Parts: sequence; structure tokens; C-alpha cells
Amino acid sequence: MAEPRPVRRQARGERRIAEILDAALSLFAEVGYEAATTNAIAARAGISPGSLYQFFRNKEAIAQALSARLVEGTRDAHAAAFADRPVATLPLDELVDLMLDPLIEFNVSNPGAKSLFGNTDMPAQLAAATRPLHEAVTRRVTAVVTARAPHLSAVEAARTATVVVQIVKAMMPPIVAAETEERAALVTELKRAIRGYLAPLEDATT
Amino acid sequence: MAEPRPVRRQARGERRIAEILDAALSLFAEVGYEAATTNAIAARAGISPGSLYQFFRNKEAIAQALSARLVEGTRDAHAAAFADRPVATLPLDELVDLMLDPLIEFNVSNPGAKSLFGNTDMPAQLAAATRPLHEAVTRRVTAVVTARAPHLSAVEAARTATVVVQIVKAMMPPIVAAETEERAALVTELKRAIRGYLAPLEDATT
DNA sequence: GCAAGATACGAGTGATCGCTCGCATTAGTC
DNA sequence: GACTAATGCGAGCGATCACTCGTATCTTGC
Repeated sequence: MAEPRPVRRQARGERRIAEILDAALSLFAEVGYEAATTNAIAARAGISPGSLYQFFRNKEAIAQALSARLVEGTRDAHAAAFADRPVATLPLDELVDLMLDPLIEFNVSNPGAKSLFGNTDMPAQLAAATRPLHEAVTRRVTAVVTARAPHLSAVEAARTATVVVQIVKAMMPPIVAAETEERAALVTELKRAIRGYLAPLEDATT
Repeated sequence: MAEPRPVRRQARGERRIAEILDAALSLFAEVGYEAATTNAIAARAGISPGSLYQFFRNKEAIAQALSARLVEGTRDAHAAAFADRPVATLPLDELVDLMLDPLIEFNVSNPGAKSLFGNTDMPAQLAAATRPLHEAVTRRVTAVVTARAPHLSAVEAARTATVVVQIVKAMMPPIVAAETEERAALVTELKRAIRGYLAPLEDATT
């Protein structure tokens, strides 16, 4: 179980790694994880199979690194949205904008992301890699719900957050796939749906 | 391209086919389409690999037959719900119950169904097999939306239906996975979300 | 009861794919 | 410029898997 001796990456190597991940992401998005052969990934990255394995122990490591890259992007986009905002007192529609806009933007500019998350054709261990992200997002939403609807029990707040997250996740593929005009309309509808779901909870401060 | 000569199935054969489909569904649900080997499917069905190919031309044919079986079930469940009901005038909450309850029941009693639909690890041709179902459901929902909110344009009604279908689809996995008590709570939340989304459209009969 | 065909078997075949290995080339360090 | 390590190559190995084939056993129709 000896660690496989660290490697001092050169700038060239870092570039290669990025190229491999780009190639892998686009291939995964096109044909899925299983059908994407490592030789095809290497070919798309413009290198030989041997070179690919210079940088990744195996196929799963590629997916893991890719997953990490996307998780990081999503987390950053989401975290930035919440930084130093009075989430408890903001008008609901502004809050919804704040939560969704960065997420939507990230997914639109990374069209392959959705094809990695939520697909069951990858090793279980890998699917697990995205769970921390999912949990972190849900936790954050739970906190917001709790702050705005304090009369909810912890279980109820968590459930509410789950519903919100699921709805957002579900609308992402059509939003990403749509042309800009229809996309805007779908985003509007998504926000309306979220507001329609959350508004009654906040009014119920009897 | 000669048709591969029809076979006069015996009762035994029909039983075997059903057993194979059961085995395939559970395996697909556990490990995904690609990872489910045909030998493993045969083993789980209690037959030899050779026998499996007595009934199915190839692996994809198994998935296709399975898909057909599930599509039929879903369609029936959905169609039955709408039979001879005044969908245009029914109170919204009753309508939502009418639309969702049969679908939820079917998915709960066929836990593998969701793992087949909406997974991209199967041949494109196969994923296409579930599209007619998806379209049929969306069309039906569009019709209901149009009937209840006539002020919407065709495009708007279709968009609304898309959102409703996506939300329902998204909530199905958590609902299926949950224990009975939490499941009931999630169903309640789902219905609340749908009502919250649809209600404003109906009020807007200015 | 007998032929025809449906069902059953399971070792084996050909193709695919993840990954390796031996070796060549390039970049970094002194 | 010389030494070391990183990067690069691509033919091919070993394992896996969808599927076949020769053969044996049941079921059905007459």
C-alpha cells in the first residue's frame, strides 16, 4: 500500500491534465461514463493512451478529478451568492434570485456538469463524490428555510430544503438545453415555482 | 433483413420471459445497465446464458422489452386517473391528487422503474423508447393546463406542463426511497409545490 | 406414441477495453 | 553540457463480456 511516490508536475503536465479533463467531460457528456473508452479520451485530448496514464492512475481517477473540479465550481458559485447577505429578512423574490442565478449560470457555462451528476452509470464510489456537494447545498438551504420560517421543526425544514433542491436540479437540464429566449422563460417559471412553494411557509407566522 | 421466423411460445416460455425481465429489472436497478452482464441476468433468472438468448435477440432487446413493460404500466396508471373526469372544473387539490396518486403508487411498487428512465447509460435508441411516454404525459398535462387556464398561449401552457412534469419526476426518487411515514410527508410537499405553482395561473382569469 | 419444435444447457469464441511496458524525447537544475 | 526526472509514445496483454453452437430434454398436436 505504499504511496506511489509523488511527482513534481511541470507546467506542461498541468496543462495536459486540464486537457484530459476537458476531453473526458465532453466525451462523458456525449456517450456516458462507461461508453467513453480511455483510448478515446486520450485521442480527444491529443495524446497517447500511455500518456494519459502518466497523469491518472485509472479511468475512475479521471472521473473523480473531473467531479472534484465541477463540485468546486458549483460550491464556489453557490457560496459566493450567500456571502454576507441578510437571508432571513430579504424579500423572497430577491432571495430566490440570489440563490438560483449563480447556479444556473454555472450549469449553463458547464453543460457537461449535469451529465456527471445524477447519473448512475458510474462507480458507486464516484457518485458518492458528489454527495458532499449535494449535502452542503441542502444544508445551506435548510439554514435559510429555518431562518425564514422558524415555526418549522428541524425535520420539516430539512424536508422543505430537499424539495427545493430537487426542483432546482430537475429544471436544470431543460434550462441548459433551451435556447436563450426559452431559457429565460424557464428560469422565470422555476423561480415562480420555488416562490410558490416557499411563500406559504413564511406567511404562516401565526 | 429477413424477419427471424416467429416462434410459437409455450406457457413455459412466457413465464421465462417474465422471469428474465424481473431479473433484469432488479439487476439494472442495482448496478446499472452496462454493468449488468447478460450472464448475471440469466443466473438471477435461474437459467443458462444460452436459454436467455432463446427469448431475446440481444441485451438491448431485454432492456427494450422491460422499457415497454414499464411504459405500459405508467401509461395505464396515468390514463386510468384521467378517465371521464371533469378536469377543467375540478378543485385544484382534487385534480392534483387525481394526477399524482396513481403515478406515485406505480413507482413505489416498481422501484426499478425510475432507474431505467432518465438514465443515460443505455443505448440512445433505448432511451428514446421512453420518450413517447414522456411526451404523452406532457401532452396530457398540457391539455389540462390549457383547459384550466385558457388565457395561456399554447407555448406557455406547454412550458407550464414541462415544469410540472419535471418537478414530479424529480421528487419520485426521494419518495420511492423514503419510509412510509416520510414518504407521505414528501408526497404532501410535492402536491403543495404543484398547487403552489399552478394556483396563480388559475386565479389570473382577469 | 411419435414427430416437430420449443426450451434448456454451458463451455467456448471473438471482440472490446482498461491498462502496461519498454523505450524515446523534452524540460528543469547545476 | 550533463544528469535526472517528467512527459510522450503505441503496440499489445489480460480480463471481461455479449453472444454462439452443438446437443440434450421437454411439450404439443395429431
